[in-house]
Amino acid sequence: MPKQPTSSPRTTRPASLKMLAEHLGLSPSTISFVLNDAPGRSIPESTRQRVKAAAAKFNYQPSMIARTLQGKRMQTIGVLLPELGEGYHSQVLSGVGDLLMREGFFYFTVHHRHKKELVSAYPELLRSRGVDGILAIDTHLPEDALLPLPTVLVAGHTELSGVTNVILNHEKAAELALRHLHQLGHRKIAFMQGQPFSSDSDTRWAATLHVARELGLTVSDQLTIHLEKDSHSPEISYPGIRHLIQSRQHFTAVLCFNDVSAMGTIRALHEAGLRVPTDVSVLGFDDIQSSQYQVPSLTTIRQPLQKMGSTAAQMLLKKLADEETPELIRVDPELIVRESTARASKPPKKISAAR
Amino acid sequence: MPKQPTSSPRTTRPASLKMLAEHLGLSPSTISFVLNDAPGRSIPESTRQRVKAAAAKFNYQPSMIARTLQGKRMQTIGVLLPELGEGYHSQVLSGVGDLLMREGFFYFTVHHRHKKELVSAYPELLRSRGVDGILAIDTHLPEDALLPLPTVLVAGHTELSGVTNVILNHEKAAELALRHLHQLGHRKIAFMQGQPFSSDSDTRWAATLHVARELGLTVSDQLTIHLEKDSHSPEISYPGIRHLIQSRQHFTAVLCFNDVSAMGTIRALHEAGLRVPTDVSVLGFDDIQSSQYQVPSLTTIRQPLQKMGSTAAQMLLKKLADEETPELIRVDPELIVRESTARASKPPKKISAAR
DNA sequence: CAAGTTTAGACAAACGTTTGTCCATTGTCC
DNA sequence: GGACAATGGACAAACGTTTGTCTAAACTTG
Repeated sequence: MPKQPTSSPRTTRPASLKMLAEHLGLSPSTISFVLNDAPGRSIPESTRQRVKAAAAKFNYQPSMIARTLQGKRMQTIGVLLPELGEGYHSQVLSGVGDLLMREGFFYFTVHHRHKKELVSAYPELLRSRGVDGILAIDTHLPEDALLPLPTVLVAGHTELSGVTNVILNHEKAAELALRHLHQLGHRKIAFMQGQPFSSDSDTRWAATLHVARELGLTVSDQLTIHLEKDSHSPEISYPGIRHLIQSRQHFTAVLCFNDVSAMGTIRALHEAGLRVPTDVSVLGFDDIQSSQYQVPSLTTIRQPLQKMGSTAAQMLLKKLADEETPELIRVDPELIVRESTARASKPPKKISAAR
Repeated sequence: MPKQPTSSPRTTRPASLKMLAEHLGLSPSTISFVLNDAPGRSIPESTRQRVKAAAAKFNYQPSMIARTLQGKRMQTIGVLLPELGEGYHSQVLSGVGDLLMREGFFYFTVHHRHKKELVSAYPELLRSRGVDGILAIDTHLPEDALLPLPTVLVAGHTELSGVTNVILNHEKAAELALRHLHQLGHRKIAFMQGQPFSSDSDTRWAATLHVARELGLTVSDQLTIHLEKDSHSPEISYPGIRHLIQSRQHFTAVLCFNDVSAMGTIRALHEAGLRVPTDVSVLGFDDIQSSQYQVPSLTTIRQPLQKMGSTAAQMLLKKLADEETPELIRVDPELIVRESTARASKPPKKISAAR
């Protein structure tokens, strides 16, 4: 076969119904009926074949644009999320994207860094681009948001009527985490409170306090680290832990806000000469991919992030198909025990005699 | 103010030019001229104000769909990449997305898992959705690809005329890596060859062989690990390294294909009782976010992934503006020295006496 | 004040579809 | 062989824009 001379972008217009019609001596409407297998029209098999052959020959792709203008669906979703890059959002997005593509949907990814103006402006902008529905991950939509389209939330902050929200069962997560540490004999536990803009922070903190009370564990202010930085790198927890160590507070375990902050925690402990888990146990949250390959590997509360993403996407597609969807879907976490937690060291204050 | 009763998706149609026109007693074209500040039409300030006020009042958003059909640009890019989730692609995507959104562009993310049919089908599908240009990350486009739109590649495999390719200077990367290990006295180095479908694998391997020869280092088959699994978790390198250890081959350093595989490597060494870097040095590649928080933190060759992404996006926007763009942009790597590499242990074979 | 010019805007075509309505031709039935 | 139905397909409107052409009124100028 002859070699393509070049691959520069094509200059000729792509095939349209009208072109095919002209070429075949038919009308555009007939072509449309054949290609869409529209019911209620009688078209002989011979013509159908001719049309299909021509469509294939000219590599015809119907313009979704024109089709959408006509009132049809674009088969496209807009995904709102705070940030690109690694971590929580990427995992959820990955579940969303997998499902959507599998179902023949395309999607826009739109990040807003928690900026209010952007969060409220994007839904309309997406609609103007023909999006059929909106899926928002960890995004703070205002209570009175007037959403232009069917919407589903993952870890949504607010309850909006008619909007499905997929969230983790935080109560159970807190219970798994604290019961594990409690059973290992930990009583002096350092806690970490998520950033205020992160949707899970409040619910999780409330659940933690609740479960701690039930188990008779004290949550002391001195042992609580407040994450603030809007970052997805382990550096978010690093300064907090360093500060804690320098303040000479005694603790035998750290309950981290997520796996990434657990890495920063382990790093900070390591640099201070404290060993994990011998001296201090560290419990992560999320179970991101690299957790099991850390040294020590991370004990963590697994949050089925991809699953949450794909569930949310499924719900959105259901909504588009006008099927009934629940307003709340709660998914269960799971305790994954690895190396970073161990029995609390018996003597409260002996550290550097082990070697 | 009265509370919004509900936030269920709206049922009324969004405002259109025609609606505004009717409301104001003007024609749609006049509204269009005012809103687009089209030159060459005389429209009195009073009318302009009326129109703008009405547009604001009805929260008018022009339909990109209709506009695109008319022949205008959609301000939308299609991004092709092998996989969602963490790692290389996410980092590049993050750079791409940041720049595009900043410039007022939206983008589709489309993943293909290196499947040929998908790679060749997606460009047309994206075009049919009104995309203005295509940005492909680590994607194997066939040499004779007939691209429907302006295209830019990051780590593209093939040279396509008229297509800009943003790639790492692999020669320099190999030199930084091997010279570092060589200077630390390493002579028995284990190598890792990337998966065949990964675009960087071949070029990097060639560069590695070349530089190794220049430095007088031998690249032995027995000490070469071939990555195969299509995964972005540290598990890709884990079995290879285990196998290497079991084979009792002697080596003092491992040059990993990326940071993720370096984590798997360290984990495997750790489980075999080998200490990093005391017994074996490990060198990563990429410098992903978590590298500096590993224990030990990773010495690595930094690849400016986000920058590569944003550069590629910039080039694509230039192409869309009909500006001149180079066919090749080479970006320089950087050696980041941390804890995972150290001077080669002098005695070739003494390991377990340290404790 | 007639002729010409500017102003303010309407009108219509086009983009590529979908879909409701309509019209020939052919075939069927009594 | 005439009435009627089925077949095969054309025609046109509509979706929401943009943009080239046209026109009525108002203003200028000599």
